[in-house]
Amino acid sequence: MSKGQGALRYALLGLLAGSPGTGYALKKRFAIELADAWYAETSQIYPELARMVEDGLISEISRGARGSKTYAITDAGIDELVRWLKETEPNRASRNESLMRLFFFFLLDDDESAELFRREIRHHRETLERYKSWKEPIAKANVYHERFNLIVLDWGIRYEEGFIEWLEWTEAEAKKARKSRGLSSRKASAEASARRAARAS
Amino acid sequence: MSKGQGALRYALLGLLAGSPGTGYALKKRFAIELADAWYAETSQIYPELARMVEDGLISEISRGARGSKTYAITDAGIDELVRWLKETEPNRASRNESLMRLFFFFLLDDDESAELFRREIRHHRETLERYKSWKEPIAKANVYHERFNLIVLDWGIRYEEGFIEWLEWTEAEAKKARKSRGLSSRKASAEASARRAARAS
DNA sequence: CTCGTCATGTAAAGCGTTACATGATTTC
DNA sequence: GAAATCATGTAACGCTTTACATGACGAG
Repeated sequence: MSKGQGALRYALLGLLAGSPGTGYALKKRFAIELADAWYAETSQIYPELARMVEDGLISEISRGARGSKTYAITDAGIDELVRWLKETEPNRASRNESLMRLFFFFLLDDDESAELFRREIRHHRETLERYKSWKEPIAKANVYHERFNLIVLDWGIRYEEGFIEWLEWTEAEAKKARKSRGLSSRKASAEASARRAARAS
Repeated sequence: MSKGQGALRYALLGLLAGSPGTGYALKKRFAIELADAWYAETSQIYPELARMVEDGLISEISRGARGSKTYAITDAGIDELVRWLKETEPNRASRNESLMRLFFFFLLDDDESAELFRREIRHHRETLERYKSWKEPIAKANVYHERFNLIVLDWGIRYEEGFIEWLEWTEAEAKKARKSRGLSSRKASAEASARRAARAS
């Protein structure tokens, strides 16, 4: 089994397996249909679509206003997408910058961290509301592949609800940890840790 | 407020704020202390550490066996990390390939998708067990900044538990969706969707 | 007729992965 | 003594972002 490389190609293929569209529309569909599980700039999308036509995975089915090109997936494209799903291992390397930042909150005092928590919670509440507002329109449409979108949207909602709950719990825990410790200066804390390391080696 | 660029630098700075270490050790600490919220190859880490020494954010505090270099964060480094936390907006662009793949399961039949669900659930159960096994050792150590690692580790555990639960629910939902629909061939499904799009335009 | 949105692309710079190269030290 | 792990780095390639460039169409 090969590694999951070139995921952008398969993201586009998957969106086109749902329904045909232009490059411009595909970019927007990442945020809605894939709920940000993938994302790309137009400068990546257009060249990739051209390469996929060359490879016979998609075809240009019509031209519209403003020189727009609508692409549809081909049989070969569906086969290739299914092969990728079944035969390749997903690339699980994950990077989540805003989560990483939380690991470093031990350097902040209560006031500083409170403000960052507020920002974080606000952002996730907004995302949660957005996801919830998509639920009904998709359910109404009752299109086969959108039933699956609805299932995955459910994960987005569970995730955001769980994360908000955890953020609220965490802020209180962080406060407790800071209180039960004498040191107030971040530098004193870092220096103590450096001394510990020096003793250990 | 600038965008959250060059996050690798701050990830390294944050780890070194916890305790000093070599480039080689830092790479391993991503998986454990940051629970994969960030990650980098050594080919990225070594040059970045050299740049950070030049910029005065860290310093080489000792040399050990095999030419190893142990780095520690400087006061300027702590200031820069705290500034980054407080003054910059996190980059929230997220890519999660294995979640993206789930969006495309409407193309698979029950047997095909069952196997992929098994693989996915197995992976997340393993991750969950790994996280759980870290809880006690960290709690025992009772080092200030590790109290925060413990708090964020709690998110990892909640996340994996929630995701596994959702995966189990999802497999059943996907089966229901497939059953309530006549079509069996994926190509028939994609073609029907292409016809819908053609009518709409 | 103006503003927002639709629409397609190229170029350059920065970030991240894979492959390669080398060798010391520890553990069994 | 062999194998695993520790340890540092460079080079080439591929992926992603930012900046730039251009223009048509629709709504008000």
